Amino acid sequence: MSFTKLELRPERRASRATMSDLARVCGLSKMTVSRALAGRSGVSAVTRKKVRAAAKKLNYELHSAAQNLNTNRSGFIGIATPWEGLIGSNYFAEICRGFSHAMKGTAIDVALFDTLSESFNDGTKLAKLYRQRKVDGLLVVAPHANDSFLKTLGSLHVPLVVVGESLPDPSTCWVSCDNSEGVKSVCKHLVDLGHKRIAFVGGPKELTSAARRRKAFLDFCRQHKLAVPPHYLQMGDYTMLGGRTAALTLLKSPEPPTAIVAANDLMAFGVIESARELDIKIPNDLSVAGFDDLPTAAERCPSLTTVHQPVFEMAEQSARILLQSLENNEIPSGHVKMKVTLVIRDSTGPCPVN
Amino acid sequence: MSFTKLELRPERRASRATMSDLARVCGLSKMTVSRALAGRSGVSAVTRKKVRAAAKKLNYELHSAAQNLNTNRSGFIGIATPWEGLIGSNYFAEICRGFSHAMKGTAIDVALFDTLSESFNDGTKLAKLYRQRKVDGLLVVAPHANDSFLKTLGSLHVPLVVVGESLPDPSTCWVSCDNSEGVKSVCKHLVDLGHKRIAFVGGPKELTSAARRRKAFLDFCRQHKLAVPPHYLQMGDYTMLGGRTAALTLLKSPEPPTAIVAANDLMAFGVIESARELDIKIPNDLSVAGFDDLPTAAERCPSLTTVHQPVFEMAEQSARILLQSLENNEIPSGHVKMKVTLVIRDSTGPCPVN
DNA sequence: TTGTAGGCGTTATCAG
DNA sequence: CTGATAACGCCTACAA
Repeated sequence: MSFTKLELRPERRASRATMSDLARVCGLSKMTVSRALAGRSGVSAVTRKKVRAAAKKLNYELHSAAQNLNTNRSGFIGIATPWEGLIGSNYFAEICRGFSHAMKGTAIDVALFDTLSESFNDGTKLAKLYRQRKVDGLLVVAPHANDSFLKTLGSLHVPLVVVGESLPDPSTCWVSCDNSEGVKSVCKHLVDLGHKRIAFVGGPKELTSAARRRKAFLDFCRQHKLAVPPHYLQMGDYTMLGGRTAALTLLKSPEPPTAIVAANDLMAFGVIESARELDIKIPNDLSVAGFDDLPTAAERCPSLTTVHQPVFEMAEQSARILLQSLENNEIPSGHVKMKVTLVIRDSTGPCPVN
Repeated sequence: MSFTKLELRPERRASRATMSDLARVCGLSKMTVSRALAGRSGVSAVTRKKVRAAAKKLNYELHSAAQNLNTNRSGFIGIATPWEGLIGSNYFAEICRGFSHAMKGTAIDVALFDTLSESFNDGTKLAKLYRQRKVDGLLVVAPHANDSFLKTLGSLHVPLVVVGESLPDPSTCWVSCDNSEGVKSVCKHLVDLGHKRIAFVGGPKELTSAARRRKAFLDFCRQHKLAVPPHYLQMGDYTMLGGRTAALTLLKSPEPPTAIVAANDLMAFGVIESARELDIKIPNDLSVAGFDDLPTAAERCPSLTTVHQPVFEMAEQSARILLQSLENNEIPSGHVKMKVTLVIRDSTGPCPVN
């Protein structure tokens, strides 16, 4: 129930051609014009051509609000995400690309919402957007674990897909990658290289994916009987600086690790920076691995061993699910977990013998 | 004249409460309900309270399409930008933040469009969005110099602000930073440090800002009688890899520069990487400067001397201009050029004497 | 302070 | 294949 706070002087009568104008000019009824322009069947080729020509001549454009009122659709799908931390990221970019790639040819556009904006606090904003018909459906990207709206997602009856990790509300539809498997495959790789002292730089608590990756690391170590002294479990914030700080602590500790796994690539870059500062050679003295496979991971020097996450495909998949729910007027449900792949590059190597 | 290609089964009757329902429940007319909810004057406190309570109880939400049809506004402002290269960037993130900061309290939401998508080719998409009333106004961010739609912007009669450099169409409203002054201040700084052999790594041709920065560099050199051998003018693509490649060429050339100015920070980072590979010390052997002042520019090691560009403020300013045009039903015009500031950090130092 | 009538521009329905 | 009529849900204008 939020209404316009800013009063904009309404420009009530648009000075544009309407369908009635077209109809008059063509000597047809509005209905025939509508059908012709929408490309429906049941209009003679001649009529259609006439209408199209007139539309071009009058510079006619459909008034979407009028159409929306009738069809009860807005033509927008919303992408909601915590702007802080995400909106400038490669992850977000890939989401947009994948999403709009799947939307190509649908006349559906993208609206953008910040889950961290105040209006999201009450957890009803998503439903409101939908009930107001500002959007026909929603993609929620990488929500924070403590976002209050998550718990109520299932009860909103909104066409909605979450990209990220599993959620408190089991009926919610979500698409994720296998974070757990990803971390374990890196660890396995390091163990195969002979490493026994492996440290982990985790991501921010509020991100569900970060929690999952951290848990996977601990599970792996327990399973493989690797000791994890408390300081081998650093907390980062998914930024380079965070990785650098964490690594500094690790590398200066009495028993430094021979390998560091960062919960994302950005932090892995930070780890590499701090190794440089301390004149520790990678991968000779220290192995470093990340998670995400950013475009720069391959370009850096040394190139980064990491886990590739198919973000583009995840977004595409989400879009398809959303589209299908719209077509069938149903609320999507179920999980999709996409495969990740370990990409071995130059930042990891055999455990140094010392 | 593009119409829905994908046919979505319309769900014509929304099963939601309408204003009439509210009116009936309250024993009032639709008008009174409308007034009460919109917060207009001329409604008794009791009535208003009653209406609000009923709205909450019925879970009522305004149908935006109906409202839009009346007011002839969509409630969306579009941000159009080349997704490739921009959407994952810090620049874009700052634009969004600044923009939505200025929009706070206005009930206006953001729609996102890709200027590189095929539909933009014909140069009429912007106008179409507006004429269809999908958006009330547009922010065009960092358009490509060769974008065909730029030439026609002035004639579109669309509330539109461009963030970027000057444009072919002089009547267009645009907001930029003083790219020229920025580059010159870096160069001045380097000259003051004794540098005479300064090279430049330029940005991609298609970006108007890149062209402006490059020109400023050349102007400065001419003015200060600095020699610019052809290879001192490298072409980059605003990525780290581009900077690295360009720097490799420069540093391995017979007469390498003592200072390198990159047209953006990302490329400056690449320059630093390649210096590292060649074991060239910064700033002792080589000074490096960038442009943008990315958050990481301060955190890196060495921290980067660069030009701070007030992107957030530019976006805020654009938003204000756009808002005002909407309020006054007019097309914005004029330029705003924001100040930039040189930020001196550790990557630049005195010219080595050799 | 509240109500009535009518229209915004499009599409569904049903008839011709 | 085409047309008349009636929505869609809200808001403006004017009247009470």
